[in-house]
Amino acid sequence: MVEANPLILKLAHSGALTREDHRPLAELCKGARVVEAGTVLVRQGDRIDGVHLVLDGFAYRYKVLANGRRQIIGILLPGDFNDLQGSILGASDHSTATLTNCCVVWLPQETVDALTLVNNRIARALWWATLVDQRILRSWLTNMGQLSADVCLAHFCCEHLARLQMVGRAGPDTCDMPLYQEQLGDILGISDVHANRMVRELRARNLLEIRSRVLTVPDVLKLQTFCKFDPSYLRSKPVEIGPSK
Amino acid sequence: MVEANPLILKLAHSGALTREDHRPLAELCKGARVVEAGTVLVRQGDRIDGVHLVLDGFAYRYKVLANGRRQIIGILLPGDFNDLQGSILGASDHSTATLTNCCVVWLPQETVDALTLVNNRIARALWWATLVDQRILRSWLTNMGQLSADVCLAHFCCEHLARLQMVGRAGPDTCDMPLYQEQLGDILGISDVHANRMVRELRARNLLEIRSRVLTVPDVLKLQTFCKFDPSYLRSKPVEIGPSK
DNA sequence: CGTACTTTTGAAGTGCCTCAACGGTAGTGG
DNA sequence: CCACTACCGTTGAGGCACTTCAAAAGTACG
Repeated sequence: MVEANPLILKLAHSGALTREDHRPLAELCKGARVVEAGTVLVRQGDRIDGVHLVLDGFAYRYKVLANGRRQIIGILLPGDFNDLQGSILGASDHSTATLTNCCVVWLPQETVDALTLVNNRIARALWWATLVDQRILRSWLTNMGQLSADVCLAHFCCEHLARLQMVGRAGPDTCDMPLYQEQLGDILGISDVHANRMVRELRARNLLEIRSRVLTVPDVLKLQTFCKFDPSYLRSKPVEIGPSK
Repeated sequence: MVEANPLILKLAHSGALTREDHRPLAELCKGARVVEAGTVLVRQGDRIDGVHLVLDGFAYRYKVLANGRRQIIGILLPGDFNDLQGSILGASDHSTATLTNCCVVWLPQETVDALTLVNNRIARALWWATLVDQRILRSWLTNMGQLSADVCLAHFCCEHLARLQMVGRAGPDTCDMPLYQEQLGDILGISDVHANRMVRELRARNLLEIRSRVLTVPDVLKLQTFCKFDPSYLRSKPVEIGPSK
């Protein structure tokens, strides 16, 4: 049977873990609770003294500006931490909420500190996860600044599919994507109306299909070519291909 | 005499350091070399096995896309690391180059690891610096996605001034800002022509002045109000005001 | 079979882009 | 001391991507 724990599946991609590290990581996931869709886990300005870890379902992070506009700054998939080490900064600069029903663990800072202190490989793997998050953010910024909305949307879909594949939660050309078009717009920095037009455009070009919260890609290579998607930024080594078996 | 080492000045804001940590940090800065303006320190795709630390001057990080377009993803000021712990990921996803003549230290990964291993406060301060970098990135993404170009430019100027003040390299209402308008455009995700119009607009409104690589703000509070700038995201505690004394 | 929500469509407006030229300024060499 | 050069900033005009407002059509659920 394959490993089902998304955290272990994800961190395995860091190349930093050995088999004996699996047990302490699995221990971390013990106190999971179920959270309903639409629950706000962390509110902008909240004091932070621990970290949320998503084990199942989808969540997202967003900032709300003074003018009421909202920017989504990240999607949390199974295996993702909300804001690792965020407690150092005292208060959160953004909110986090669930998109679907989620299975979430809350870890007090001391638990994380204790684990990383005694296990350097896990500490390294967590740094790796933080760096990948940073890369995703830099990629979002670059795409938003330099690409047209259709390419940007295609790129997001490629990334979303690839990330889910890394934790064994996606087929070769399909995955869950529980985002309304308004939320897609808040990711790409465009209006919901325009997001709709871009989704429809990519659908008409037979590049992808988003229907009832599921993304389907008829030809993954064709979509990747269209938006020049290069999955290497999600992985440790640039060339190493082949996610979960 | 005030502390002149920008690294120490910066990390002092983390609240994690004691006076005895100053010495090992000062030691880090020993092997500095002078680098000419326009030098590429790290190239997209380069293997990473250490980190650059800027002690004087300005540098920037950027990504170049397949279509030739460029997005600037960060400005390095004195006291800033290029990509802390980046060696975990093997290769860089972006390039780094100097804007001005710079004083730069290159630290092999082992040096950083050795220091953080024996000094938890410094390890914590470095995490803090990484988290602040993340916040800046999230702020850029949010602003680019949700604000008009003029407000976005004003916000960048506020941030730039505030960051320089934190390392004692700026007056109360003026600082160096060695960016051409084309580069300002690459930061904000707009064309150089439009960047010019925005600079001129803010100048006409008497909100700021950018001339011969120097930013001057006639009324800092007025500019901050205009773009709803809240410096708390650059600091550890939300309310704590008053940078270096 | 109504209610609430999401997606789709239309139409008019605007922010930003591209192309292209002109102006300012500082450095360089005759 | 004055061209000349190179580079950056400024300006204008036309076009397109994206926005806003508003309404209709589809979908899920009780």
